[in-house]
Amino acid sequence: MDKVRVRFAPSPTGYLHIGGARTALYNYLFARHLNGTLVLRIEDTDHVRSTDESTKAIFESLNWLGITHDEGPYYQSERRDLYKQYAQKLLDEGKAVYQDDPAKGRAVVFKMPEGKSIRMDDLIHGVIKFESKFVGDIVLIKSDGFPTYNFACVIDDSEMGITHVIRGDDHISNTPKQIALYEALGKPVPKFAHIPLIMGEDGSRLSKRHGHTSVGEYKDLGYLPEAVFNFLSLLGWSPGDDTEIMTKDEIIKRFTIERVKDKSAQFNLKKLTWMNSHYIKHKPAEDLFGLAEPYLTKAGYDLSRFPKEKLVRLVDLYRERIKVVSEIAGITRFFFEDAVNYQPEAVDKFIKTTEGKAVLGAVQDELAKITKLEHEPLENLLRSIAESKGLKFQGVAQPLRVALTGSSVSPPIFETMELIGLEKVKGRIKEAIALK
RNA sequence: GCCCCGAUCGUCUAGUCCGGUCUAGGACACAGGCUUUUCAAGCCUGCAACAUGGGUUCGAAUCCCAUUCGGGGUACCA
Repeated sequence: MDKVRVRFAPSPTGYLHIGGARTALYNYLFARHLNGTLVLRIEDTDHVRSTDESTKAIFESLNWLGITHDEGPYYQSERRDLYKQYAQKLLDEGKAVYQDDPAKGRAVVFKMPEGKSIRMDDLIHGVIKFESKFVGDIVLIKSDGFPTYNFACVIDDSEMGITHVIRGDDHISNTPKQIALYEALGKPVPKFAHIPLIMGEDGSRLSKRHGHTSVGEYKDLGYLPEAVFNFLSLLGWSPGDDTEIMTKDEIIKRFTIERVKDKSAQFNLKKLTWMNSHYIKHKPAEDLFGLAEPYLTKAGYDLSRFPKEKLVRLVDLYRERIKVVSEIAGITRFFFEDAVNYQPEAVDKFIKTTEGKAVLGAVQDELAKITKLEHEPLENLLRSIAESKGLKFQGVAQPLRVALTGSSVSPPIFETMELIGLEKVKGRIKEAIALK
């Protein structure tokens, strides 16, 4: 079998949409699995809606996801002569005619042959038949001189030697038009695979009102590219067994177009988020810190005050507690800011009680005797305080936690103390005891 | 309206092509429990589906038809 050639052909009229990303992904997976070629083509024939900014954003998102192409990008706006040549050919052969519109001007229109049955054997849907009488004539060149989507698409796919057209379901009804064009041009017809659309969580078409719909938004929120890649690959495809967490290579290895579902899938943010938390848990500490750093900086924290080692340790402690990386900023506030942000409910419950103050007083006294925070001695110390007061360990841990972080929720208390440092720990306990 | 696609737990799906092994499996979510130094994480358990009606067949989630319900298209947008 000759090498397969596929293409991803977005129109630059907005950011890379989740649906578009999945189309790109499936083309990518198909090409890589079969050692073929992925061509990137920008379909900017709508010169009113296309923008360079969108093109750039699409490249960035593709790059972030790790979807790399082998050829291109080609721009349809730079290939107008080519489309005109082919339009002329059809005109000369009497298969197309000029059509004048008093308002818009002169266009070139392909006359759909009558009484024909057009058949396509879709790789995902099987055989689909269309009657030419329902298809209608096709505008080839608009009066602004630009080709229409259907025409440019056929010329390019043909010229670029595309063997498999993998695209969204919404193009099924374009396909008979394109097949008619291939035939009129005497060009071989590629194979088609129409993948179902991604729907919003309420079952309707994915749109802005469903929340985040662009790949860039997920990046900004702190989703990892490998999570989005993995999640998207499973939206409409499965390897056939129960495997869900897979590396890029594993997905490439197992991906076949035949296993793509012919049913539209609903986007499921909670599952993506779960998958993201999985990848966060397994990220090497240094890498995770690298991902967290921008959010920390953006929150206004002065990272230069701390040794990098300590920062890496901090982020590492929180990896099991965050589902998206952006959450790291809010949750580590106690570490970066000198003033503790005491949560009133936590203070009422654990510090303002007589028991709470007594515990903190005892901890304060004991801490005054030591010069270094080490897990084991520290644990013995706190446990003995609990014992002497007839409390469970958490009777000590919770007041202390609130005193140090302002919240009743934090990573394990010993690690938290080590992170904050002995001097600050003492200061905060003193401050907490003084709380009225 | 017309043309086209689709239909398994709330959601993503396995199973459908090659009917019996499916009293329908997994995952997310949800509920309960265990663990525990809080919250998470982790582990265990539970809840929960073959859209409906007709066929074909000894036997249908699997094949056929209809209905219903979703979705797409119907542009000199892509």
